[in-house]
Amino acid sequence: MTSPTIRVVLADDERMVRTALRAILAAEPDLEVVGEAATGAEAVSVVRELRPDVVLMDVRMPEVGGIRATEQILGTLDAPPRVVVVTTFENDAYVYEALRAGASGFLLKRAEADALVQAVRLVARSDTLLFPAAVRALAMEHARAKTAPPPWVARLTVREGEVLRLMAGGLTNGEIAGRMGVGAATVKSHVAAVLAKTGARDRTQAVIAAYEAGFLKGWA
Amino acid sequence: MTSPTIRVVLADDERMVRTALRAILAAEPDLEVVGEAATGAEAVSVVRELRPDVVLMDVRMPEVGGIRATEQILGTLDAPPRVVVVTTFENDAYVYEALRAGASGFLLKRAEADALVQAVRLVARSDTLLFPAAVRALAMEHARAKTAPPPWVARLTVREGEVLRLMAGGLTNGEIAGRMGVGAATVKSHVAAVLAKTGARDRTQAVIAAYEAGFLKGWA
DNA sequence: ACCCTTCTCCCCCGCGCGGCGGAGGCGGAT
DNA sequence: ATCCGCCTCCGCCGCGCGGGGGAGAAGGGT
Repeated sequence: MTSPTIRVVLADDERMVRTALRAILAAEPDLEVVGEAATGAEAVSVVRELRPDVVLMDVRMPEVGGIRATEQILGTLDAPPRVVVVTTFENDAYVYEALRAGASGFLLKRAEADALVQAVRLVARSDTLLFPAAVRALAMEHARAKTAPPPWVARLTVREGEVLRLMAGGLTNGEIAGRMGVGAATVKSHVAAVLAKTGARDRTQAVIAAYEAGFLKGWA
Repeated sequence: MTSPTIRVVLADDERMVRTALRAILAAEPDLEVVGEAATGAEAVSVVRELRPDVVLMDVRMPEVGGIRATEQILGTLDAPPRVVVVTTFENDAYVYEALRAGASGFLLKRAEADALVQAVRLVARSDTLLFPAAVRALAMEHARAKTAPPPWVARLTVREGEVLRLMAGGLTNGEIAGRMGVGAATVKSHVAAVLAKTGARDRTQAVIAAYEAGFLKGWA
């Protein structure tokens, strides 16, 4: 028997939502809703007692939110259940928080009943999951640093680039001169050029521009 | 009828893998493997012709890799299929690349047949998906900036924090004074305190420290 | 009561910084 | 041969910046 009954706990402060979820899951013979909770704190204790396979956790709940409840469940139990976080909006900042808390999945309330059931089965059985558009956006944000190169970056000369990087290292003009093996006056010229091209009025603003432009990526 | 047959295309350079996948999917009445491809280029043309609902795409393939094939499929077709990337190792750098390319899912070859089937159904039916440990790691990397909070951050007073943020905005002491509604001398005091606590010797280094500490997160 | 922290403001001083204009050499483009 | 961009260096000047030291008021902790 590879598939014993999957035991599910529902955590949502709205009774209607719980009822709806229960109705959907009850139609599946291999799924069983063993408990419910209306608050985050309640969810933690219910899960601790009933030891379900999967928890459907609402994010917005009184007292203790779904994220914190998830943290506690995954942090304190030995063989914690898989937690699927349920929310309304995909662009929610909760997506990120849910990931951090260790949730195995992320589900929209507008999801079809079909998808809900599939998702529960999937998280219960496997550590090989999938990701939503929001997570993709997260990766995009990761990649965004590489894209969106401000126009002034390309117009910097080699020397000016070196100077800007050293400026971003917190060095004074004199130190930069020593590091580059040139005169202090030369550095001042380069700095002036950098300020002009970046539109900065002092070295601090130039360094800020460098950071915002991701100009320091790959040198650290 | 909410579930017409889900049409699947397999792309993998190893015939054995394709056979195995086909066997698994053939056992399900609602899934139909309509085509196969042994290279990335072949995958693109096959998908273009057959218009499947889901593509199971291997990452490592001759000539054109699965990632690039995914990019082309999702970039050039009007109503592209969902692409599930299949690989052997979870810690693969491909996870990230797959996300970037726009894949809807990520699947391990060692996944149980059960999980594979569930995953295919899930991606075919919904835009509400789930994520694996590797993606969680991606988010962690994202969070890493927020974690590792340098000790000096907590020791900043409220006022000093405000000043540091304005410094990081490129403002001069005078401007900060105006913005905060206090005297210039007061700002100098706060700035001095910030420099002492951050270990910076000038405002530029302080701003650098603020960036490195992720101190500007959430204020943009 | 006392102390400690925080926020507020003041003085003076030295200096690095940035703006200004100028100049010489060197390489590539035409 | 000419021009232009880049790198190199020079002076002068004003000012914002940072160091040093001090001081008063408000609030909380003991």
